[in-house]
Amino acid sequence: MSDLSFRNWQSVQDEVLRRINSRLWKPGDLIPNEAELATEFGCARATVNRALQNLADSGLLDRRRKAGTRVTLHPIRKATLDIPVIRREIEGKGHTYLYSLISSQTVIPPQGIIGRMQLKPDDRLLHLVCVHMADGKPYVFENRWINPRVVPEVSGVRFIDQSPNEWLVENIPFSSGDITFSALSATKFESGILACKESEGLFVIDRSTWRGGEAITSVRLIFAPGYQMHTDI
Amino acid sequence: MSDLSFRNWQSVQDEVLRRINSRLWKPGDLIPNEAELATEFGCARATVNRALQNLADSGLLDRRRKAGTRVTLHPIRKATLDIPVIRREIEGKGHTYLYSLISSQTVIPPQGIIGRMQLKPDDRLLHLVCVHMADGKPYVFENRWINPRVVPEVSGVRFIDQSPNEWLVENIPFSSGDITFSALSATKFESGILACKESEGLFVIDRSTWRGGEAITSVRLIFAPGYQMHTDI
DNA sequence: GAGTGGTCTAGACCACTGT
DNA sequence: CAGTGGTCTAGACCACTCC
Repeated sequence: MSDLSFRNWQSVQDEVLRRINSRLWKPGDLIPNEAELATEFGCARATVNRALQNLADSGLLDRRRKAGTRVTLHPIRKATLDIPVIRREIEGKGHTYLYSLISSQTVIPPQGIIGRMQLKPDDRLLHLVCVHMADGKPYVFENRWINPRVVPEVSGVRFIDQSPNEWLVENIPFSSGDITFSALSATKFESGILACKESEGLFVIDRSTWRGGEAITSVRLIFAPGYQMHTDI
Repeated sequence: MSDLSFRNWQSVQDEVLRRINSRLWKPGDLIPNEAELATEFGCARATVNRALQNLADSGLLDRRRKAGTRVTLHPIRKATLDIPVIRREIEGKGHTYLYSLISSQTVIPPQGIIGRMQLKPDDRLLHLVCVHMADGKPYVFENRWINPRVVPEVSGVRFIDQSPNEWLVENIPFSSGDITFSALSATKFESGILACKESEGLFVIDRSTWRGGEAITSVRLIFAPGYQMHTDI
């Protein structure tokens, strides 16, 4: 059946993919174990392992010790999004980047932020409001909260020349975070800042980042009309 | 310096992460090569390789043969999104799923679709318009184009009981695809279908999938107000 | 208890690329 | 050309989990 042509993990992966896509191995089917495949393909078990593990990571195979490897019944496709610094995103598109700080103050945050960042009731946060512009036109509105108790370094920064987005990425490592994507209708306030019509549909990213058990920062990014986030799968 | 405690690739990765986050190794720095780290950690080079490769995949390290491994200067965080079948997404939230086909016809598609799917000028596509509902309320509007030349199986399907979304995922494997996320303002048409106010901001996903060099299908999903897409990083 | 995947090892060769 | 990461191998042991 097979010749000696499966000498590396990529070709093994391609062959397994071929068998899945051709429905030789159907969704739900148990496939041969690693040792058998290694024999069939004429390579080491570790090579087969690498290929199958990669396919399991992308959601096409389900693997469990003792139970073996099965073709995923209802595959959940995974897309990977790049989350660049806003300045680099804009410059990467060939536009001129400009940043403008609108306001900066230390205040007791609203309930929504307290909940999302799991703050103590009397925590005061640095609240920054600013706009990133591409070729002079508003690109995204950044509404950010930073916890100075967790990030004391922030007290020495003015955020005049550098946006909080960029400063945080370059200076404050984080251990985990969560992102929510949604859409909203521009209020009068947002339409003013982003130079768009009131009630226009806008793309929104809410993101919080954590270090250990404490929230570092939480931000809402509201993008100007026409913004698109793209990826390949 | 180090004891014998780095016996597996995860602990090696943790230690490397610690050195990056503590700024012992700063962005741009060249770190020791695999052989040196293996000696220091008291493990095999393959174990170090696995750890560093994983970190490079998540964008924290830059690795090049001969040039060595550096801490990424401007890390691009990557988020992984799960893209489930709509029915499962709704049922997974504990809602009752309902699907309704609005129209189905084979027509010459508009220019935008011809371009996006790189069709021949006289290709006719199956055009399906339908709505997915959660607990009886509109959840997402599916506007789909399928190329019957690439997917002849589609001719036997009525899409009365099963949505094109679900049928395609379960029956038509694809080799690649692209996704675009954006926001738009509801037109009168969309506000009618999704039972929302006209001009309300709506979350939109455009997705095309390909097999070999040919486009299988292209779809625009317009979600009802309030929809959120969430992930952890 | 036994079968499966998960991982580690020591060694080897190769592929790429900076100098 | 030489140094680095990328990968393969054969063998081993372990961890999990189904029966």
